[in-house]
Amino acid sequence: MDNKKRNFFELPDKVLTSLPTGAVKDTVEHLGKKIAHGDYATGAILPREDELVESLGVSRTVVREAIKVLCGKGLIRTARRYGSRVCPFDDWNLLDPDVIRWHDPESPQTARIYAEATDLRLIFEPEAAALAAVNANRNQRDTILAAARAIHPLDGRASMIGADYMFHATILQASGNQMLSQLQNLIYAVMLFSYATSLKTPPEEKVARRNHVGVAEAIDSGDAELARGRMKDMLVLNKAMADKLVASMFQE
Amino acid sequence: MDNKKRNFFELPDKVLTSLPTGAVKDTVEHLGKKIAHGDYATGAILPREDELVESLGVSRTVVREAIKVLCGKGLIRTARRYGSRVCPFDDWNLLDPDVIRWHDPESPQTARIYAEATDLRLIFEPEAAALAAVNANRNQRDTILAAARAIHPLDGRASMIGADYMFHATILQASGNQMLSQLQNLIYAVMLFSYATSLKTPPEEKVARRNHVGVAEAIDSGDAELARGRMKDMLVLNKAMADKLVASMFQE
DNA sequence: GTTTTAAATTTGTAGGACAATTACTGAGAA
DNA sequence: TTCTCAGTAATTGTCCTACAAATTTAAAAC
Repeated sequence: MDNKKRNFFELPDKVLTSLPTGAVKDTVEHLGKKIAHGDYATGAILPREDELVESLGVSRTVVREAIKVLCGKGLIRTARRYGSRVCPFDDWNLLDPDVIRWHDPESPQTARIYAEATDLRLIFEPEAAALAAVNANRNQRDTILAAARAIHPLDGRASMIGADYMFHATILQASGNQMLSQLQNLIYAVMLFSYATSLKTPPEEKVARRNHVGVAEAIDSGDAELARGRMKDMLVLNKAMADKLVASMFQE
Repeated sequence: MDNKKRNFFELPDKVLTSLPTGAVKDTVEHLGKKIAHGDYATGAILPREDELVESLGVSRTVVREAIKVLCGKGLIRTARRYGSRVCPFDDWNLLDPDVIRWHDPESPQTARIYAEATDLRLIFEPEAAALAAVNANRNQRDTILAAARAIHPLDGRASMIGADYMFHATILQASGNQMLSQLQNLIYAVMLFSYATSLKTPPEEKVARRNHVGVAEAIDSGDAELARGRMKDMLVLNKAMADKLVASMFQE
C-alpha cells in the first residue's frame, strides 16, 4: 500500500502523444526533440526525406507521416522543391503537450520559456485555486491535501516533485474548467525543468511544504479568497526563486 | 488606403495549420471538423481507411497522414485490427489552434467551451493588459488604440469583430509573454462564436467601444493598474452577456 | 543585361504488397 | 451451458515503386 501510494505521487514519466507506439511515433519524438532543442535554426532546412530515410532507417512513408504531425504542431512547414524548414518560434504551438515536453530541460535556452511559464502560472493558478475551493469534489479535496502533505524532502527529489505536480494538476482539474485544466502540461514542463536543475538549488522544502498545505486547507475549507491569496503568495515566492535561478544560468 | 486599413481589421478568415494546401490538409480539416462537431461520439470508431479512401476520393497515403495529424492533436487514437476511435474529450488538445477553430460555432455544445473560454479570458486578459501597459512598443500601442477606435457598428459586424480581435490579440502580443500570446487562438474562437450568434443579440456597441478605448488609453499611458482594472471591468460585463446568451441557447 | 525557356530537384499523391497485432469465431472440454 | 484455447480474419503499420506537381536553378535566346 505504501508502495502504491508512492507510485501515485511520482512524476508521470511520459505525457505521450496519442500516436501508437511504433516507428512513426519514434520518428516524431526524435525530430521533434531535435527541433525543440534548437539543432536546426529557425528557417533552416531539415534533411531531405530520403536522407532521413537513410539516417533513421525507416521508410519514406514513416518519415512523411512524422513530418506531417510536426507540421500540425507548427514546428515546420514544407514546400515542394524546397524541403521542410523550421518555422519561426512564434508559430510553434507552445501549449501543445508534446512541444512543451520536447524542450530540453538542460538547455539555458529553455530558461526563457521556463520564466514565461512561471509568469503565466502566477496569473492563472491563484484563480484556479479559488475555483477549486468552490467546485472540487470530496475526492479531489482529499487528493490535494494528501499531495500537499506528501511534499517533504525525505522521499527524495523525484517523488517530492511528483507530489508537487499532482497537487497543482489536481487543483486545475478541480477548477471545473477544461481549458484551464489543460494548462497542467505547462506545469509539467516547469516541473521537468525544475527537476533537472533542482540539484543546484538550495532546498527550501520545509517552507514549500507549509505553503502547499496552507493552500490545500484553504481549498478544503471552501474559502475561495483565502485559497487564491495563499496560492498567489506561494507562487510569488516561487517566481523569485525561479528568477534567481534563471539569472544564475545566464550568468555562467 | 482606406481599403487597406479596413482589411487590416478584418477577422482573419483562417488561422491555418502549417500544412501545405493540398489533399492532406483538406482531409485533416474535413475529419477534424466532423470529430469536433460531434459527428462521431467519444469512443466511436471512424470509418476504416479504405472506406475513407473511397468516400473522400483520396489515396490511402493521404488518409493515413491526415489521421496521424489528428492523433497528434489528441482527437483520435488508432490500433491495429481495431480502427481509429475518438478520444475522450479530456484528451483533446483544446488549446490547439486548429482544434479550437474546428468547433462548430452554431452548435449549442460549443456554448460550454465558449463559456469556459470566457472565464479563462477573465483570468488572464487583465494581467496581459497590465503587462502590455509596461512592455508594449510604440507600434503596438498605436495598433491597440486604432483597433479600439475602429470598433463601431457602422462598418457592420464583420469588421467590428475584426477590430475587436486585433485589439485583444495585440494586447496579448504586447505582453511580451509568448505563451500568453498564443492564447489569442482562444479569443479567436470566442470571436467566431460571437460572430455566429451576434445576429441574435441586441447591439451594445457604444458601450463596448467606450470600454475598449478606455483600456487602450490606459495601456498607452503606461498605467498598468488602470489597464488591468478597466480590462477586468470590461470582461466582467462581457461575461455577463455571454452567460445570458448561453443560458438562452440552452433554454430553447 | 533581361527575359524566356528548359531542366533538375524535392515534396505530394497514388497504389500494391506484406507484416504485425488483436478482435472475433468456433470447436472442444469441463 | 459455460469456459478455454487455438485458429482465422480483419485492420492498421511499414515498405516499396512510380509518377505528378511545383519551384528553384541553370541555360539559352534576345
